[in-house]
Amino acid sequence: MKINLDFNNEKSIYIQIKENIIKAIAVGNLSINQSLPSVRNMAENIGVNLHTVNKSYNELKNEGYLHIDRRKGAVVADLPLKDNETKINEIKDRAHLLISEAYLSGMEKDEFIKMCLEYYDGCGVVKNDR
Amino acid sequence: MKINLDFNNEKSIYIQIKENIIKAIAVGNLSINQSLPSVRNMAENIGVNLHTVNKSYNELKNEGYLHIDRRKGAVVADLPLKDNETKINEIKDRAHLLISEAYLSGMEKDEFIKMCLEYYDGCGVVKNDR
Amino acid sequence: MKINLDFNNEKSIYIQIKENIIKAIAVGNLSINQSLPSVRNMAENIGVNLHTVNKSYNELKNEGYLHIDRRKGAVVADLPLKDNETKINEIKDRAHLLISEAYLSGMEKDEFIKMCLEYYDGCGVVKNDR
Amino acid sequence: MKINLDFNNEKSIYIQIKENIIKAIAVGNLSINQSLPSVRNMAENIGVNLHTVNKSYNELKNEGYLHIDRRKGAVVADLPLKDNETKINEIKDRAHLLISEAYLSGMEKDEFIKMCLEYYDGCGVVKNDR
DNA sequence: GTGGTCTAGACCACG
DNA sequence: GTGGTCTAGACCACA
Repeated sequence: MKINLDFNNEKSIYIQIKENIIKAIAVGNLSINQSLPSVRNMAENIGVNLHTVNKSYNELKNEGYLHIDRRKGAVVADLPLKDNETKINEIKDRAHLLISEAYLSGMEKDEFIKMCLEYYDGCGVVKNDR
Repeated sequence: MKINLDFNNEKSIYIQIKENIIKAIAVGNLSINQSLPSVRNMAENIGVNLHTVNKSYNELKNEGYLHIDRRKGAVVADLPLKDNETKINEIKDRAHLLISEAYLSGMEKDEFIKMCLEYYDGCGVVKNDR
Repeated sequence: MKINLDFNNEKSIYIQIKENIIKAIAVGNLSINQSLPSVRNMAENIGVNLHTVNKSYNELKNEGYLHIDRRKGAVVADLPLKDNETKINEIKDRAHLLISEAYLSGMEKDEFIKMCLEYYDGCGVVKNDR
Repeated sequence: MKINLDFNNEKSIYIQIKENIIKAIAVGNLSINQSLPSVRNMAENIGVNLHTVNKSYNELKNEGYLHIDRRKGAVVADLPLKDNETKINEIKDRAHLLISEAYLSGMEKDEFIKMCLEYYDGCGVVKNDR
């Protein structure tokens, strides 16, 4: 479980942790029901406060990506997420904005779509055999 | 120039204004060299503090979407933006995260691509004939 | 004696066990003086630590739902409980909160009362003929 | 905005604050769009840490009872809550348990229903004319 | 040893 | 002045 943090980034640390974990789940580096490191453990490894990691885990739990199993700590939840109409709407909004910016930055449609296909094809491919 | 604001949204107001303007430029509701409303005017119309609008315009200027014309105030800059390697990288990062979330939310690849194509095709089509 | 557990629930496991037992007594699935499974037995059956079940039984004993019979182990106590003014007050408090939430969730009074009547009518009806 | 806290209660403080606020909204002591005291203000008044109040507000926000309006701070949300199927199910579960306990405590059905009716009739009656 | 709670103090972004 | 973030250290409930 490798977390890339940039302390100079304007993004808050707990958000960066969340995003790392979401990507790791999507790509398959973290598989369903796999335990994540304990908050203390991860906090020590990446050099941040325990509460910061805790906040990340908590939000991921609220958003349905993780469960807190009282025996195993934080584990990856069953996916795909359910009851996600609002989530889909949020994704559409973000896509709209993202594409507006890409267009205005001179990124061609084909180039954008190609990028998306690559990211999509990268999802779920890692065989995790720990 | 219609701005949709949600004061209950966790997004800050100046960000919402920025995003509205970026989308409007992309779709063609605001065209190159067109003047935006004055800070004071826009602030009054949408019911926010003058400094808030000012902050939006400023950041848009710094990001190359607007520039300040002494006679016409804030105007839409020439586009597409140049020298934007960092911008493209930022877009890729955001696309990566967005697609991870879409995948984990059960959105199919085809559906996602279809949505992207629609947004892309919506860019630049409005004939602004003020 | 069927126990429904959800290890992902934020409710602690021993609380879930307690609540299962209380409901079973109320509905009549467990009748007065009936023995419960031994701590060891129940722990094995439901896949939790022995101390966890022990804690549940202990609290149920302290609250008057169970008592310990040297020959039969934990047995369901005589009911209804007496000397329970504080218990009644606790129930009123919880009802107050519950109804506040139901009201704010748009649940109509009639609907709520109907639900209560059904649960009440379900109490004590099971003929336990083990 | 009066908050009753019991520091000796096993209930955590932030939960007690939440419950006080929910009851106040239901009864009408807090009306829709009314601002709540700032976290610092309330924290000082009731003698707890700022973060404790913050946690209460945050959870109430996540559960839909409050919005954070960036101009007015925390305000009471439009009610009743929407998308609340899971909420209703949770309420039913809690009602089931509560009624089991009431039954086993010797509370008669009529008495319980009468109590519920009183609480329900108390909802929404306070005219807040600040 | 796990996450959850509470306190405390500091800084920041926002409006 | 508002809430949001981060750090830090302590205690507790749970399993």
